[in-house]
Amino acid sequence: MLDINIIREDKDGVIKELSRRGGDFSKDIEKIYFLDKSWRELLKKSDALKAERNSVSTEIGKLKREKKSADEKIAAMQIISEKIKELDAGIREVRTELKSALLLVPNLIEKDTPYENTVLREEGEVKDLGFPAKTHWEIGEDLGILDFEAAVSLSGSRFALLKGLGCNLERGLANFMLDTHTSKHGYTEIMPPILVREDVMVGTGQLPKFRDDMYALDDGSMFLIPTSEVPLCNLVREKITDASELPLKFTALTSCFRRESGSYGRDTKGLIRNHQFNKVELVNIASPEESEEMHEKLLEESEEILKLLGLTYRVLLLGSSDTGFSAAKTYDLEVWMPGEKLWREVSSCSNCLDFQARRMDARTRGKDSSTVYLHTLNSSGLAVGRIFAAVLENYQRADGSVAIPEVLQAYMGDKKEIKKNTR
RNA sequence: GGAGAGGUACCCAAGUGGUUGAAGGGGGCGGUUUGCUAAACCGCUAGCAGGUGUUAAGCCUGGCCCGGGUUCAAAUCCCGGCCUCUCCGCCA
Repeated sequence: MLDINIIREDKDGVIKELSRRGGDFSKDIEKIYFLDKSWRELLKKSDALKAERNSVSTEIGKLKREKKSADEKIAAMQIISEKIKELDAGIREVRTELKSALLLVPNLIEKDTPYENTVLREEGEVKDLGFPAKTHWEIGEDLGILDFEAAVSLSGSRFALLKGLGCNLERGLANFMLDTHTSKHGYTEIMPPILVREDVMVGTGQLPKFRDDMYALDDGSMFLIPTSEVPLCNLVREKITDASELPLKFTALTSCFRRESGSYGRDTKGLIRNHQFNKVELVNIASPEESEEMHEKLLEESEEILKLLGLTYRVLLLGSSDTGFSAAKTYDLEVWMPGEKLWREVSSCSNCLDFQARRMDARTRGKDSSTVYLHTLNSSGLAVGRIFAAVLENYQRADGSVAIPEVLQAYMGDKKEIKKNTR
């Protein structure tokens, strides 16, 4: 949520900044500006009347105690109270409208971000495997560790079913990531609920705007998380976090659920775009002063996993047109897929500044002990299913078997490879 | 799922619709005393949000879980929601 004050002070500037996202927000901002103005006008009137009512009511109390008549004052206050009631009804209405309008406005993009995505650097090399490379779904099905047909029969398209060593690989990857983050990067592991309340989804920005992308319970009371960023960030909601506890670094492995409503026909095969997938997430809760530096560190921490797995990847700075709703600045990590012959996003590393914190009412105390909103950052560390796919495609061999990356071997009973019909 | 009880400040807790502008403890902080510690005594300890001021002082409004309502006036009465606890039932 944007600070209403910057809209009050410079609404045209805000409209201009938001247009960098590639949409026109002028109507929304003008509406917010207008609603805020009328809200303040109504509030001023109501507050003045309440001040009067408060003082006269104490007088009435005094008169009553002295057994004197207060009828005249009571009659006068009846009229004032009626007026207050009307004003307050209007105030509530305007306030509600203002709030819901504000919740639909995305974050401002960091200054100097270009419109289009920029490749910052490439790590590792895109090399030829020396034989016709297969896609991960071909490899996985041939090895008997992926069974999409079975998944379809259970749940329909965009679901995966892992079997045998496939499960071990998925678990191994996740454990390797978690262990690295907890022991090397100082993260606290969390196992959060993956079913959360509406308010929590509003807090991190998934709602109200992206309801169509979320799975909800039948009665609408709860939502399946699309990422554990949701519960992890919301751990600091509605409280003032002591500055001595900062920065907070949380990691979690959870299943994530996405309806993928707008992506018919895209990436219909394999593990890339499924309704349910596993992801190790990294969330940092920082003071405003340290968030920029932490963002760079967070990127490194995510990259570390790719490096240790020996995967070729590149780092993108997302352009203003591609940066997500809540983020001010985002780096993407894309891994090379020799089978698909393209780069696949496996991590998105964002600094949301105080955007989510305002929605969550998550604060800390600044140096002068006044309250300030926290900064929230999140990064995938990493998307397990997509890394599963990347490992298959990058470590495949001409005979159809797949070598197990060295760092994973300890997580897979010291096996060195996945062959057909091995358990 | 059924039946109850309850949500008041950092914690415990009182609270008859109008000096509650929230009692009283505990804890914390400061002080007196003291060689030091303890004890005792004294003092402070509602934070926060919003509006309005020149990002001042000040003033005003709202805050007793949240949201409505009744009333001249609500922590107190009524309705709804959320949460916690107890008992019963069911259950990995």
